[in-house]
Amino acid sequence: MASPDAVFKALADPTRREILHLLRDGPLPSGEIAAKFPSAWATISRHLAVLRDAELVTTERNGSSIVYELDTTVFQDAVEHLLNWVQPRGSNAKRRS
Amino acid sequence: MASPDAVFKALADPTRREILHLLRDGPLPSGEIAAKFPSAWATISRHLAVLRDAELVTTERNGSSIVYELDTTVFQDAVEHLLNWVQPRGSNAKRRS
DNA sequence: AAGCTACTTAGCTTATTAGCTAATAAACGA
DNA sequence: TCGTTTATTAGCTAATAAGCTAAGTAGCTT
Repeated sequence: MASPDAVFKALADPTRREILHLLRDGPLPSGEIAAKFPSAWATISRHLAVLRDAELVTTERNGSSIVYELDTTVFQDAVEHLLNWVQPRGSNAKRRS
Repeated sequence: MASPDAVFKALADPTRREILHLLRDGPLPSGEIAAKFPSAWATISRHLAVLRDAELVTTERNGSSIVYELDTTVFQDAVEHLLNWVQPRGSNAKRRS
């Protein structure tokens, strides 16, 4: 499994969060993702590699293009794990409005 | 409200996650927190400042010491916001086992 | 006020990372 | 196989951040 470190570091960058947001409508090839951002293609490609290392996306080759797909299972696991990790114990819980 | 950027950057560091974990049992003064880690007190103090900027903890002066308390409301809001932000739409949802 | 305790801020060094351009790799059509 | 499209990797620079020690601030005690 991807380390929490990798997951949260991946999420710490706004461009990478935008990429995940973009992918919620379905898988996209690297080029189409890069086209949506002002940064150079190579820069986006490396962001995608970070997301893949964190297992937030999966890749699949489709002919000459490589398709990136959101993987929310790992994502949700990481978040749930963290929620439990820091959840107050005893009488420290703050009331949520 | 704290920016998502600040929140996820704060969570990206393992030491800071450990601090949050430590605080789940209740508020602690800076010195007691620092004592639990191998790093210098000044280093922990700055980690605490990052957590405070991200509004993951609140502070309160108590005599000569400054007490840090976990604030899970902001934390949960950020996580929920992100979950919605990247949640797949349409038929892209992967089945969770 | 002088000194002590508790903590933060400043200033520095080192490591990591985002951005770029250029070079490389892999698939495909002529 | 040669060129084109699609995408990644390499190599560089600049910015960010973590670590340290030392200096500064704030409250308490006497």
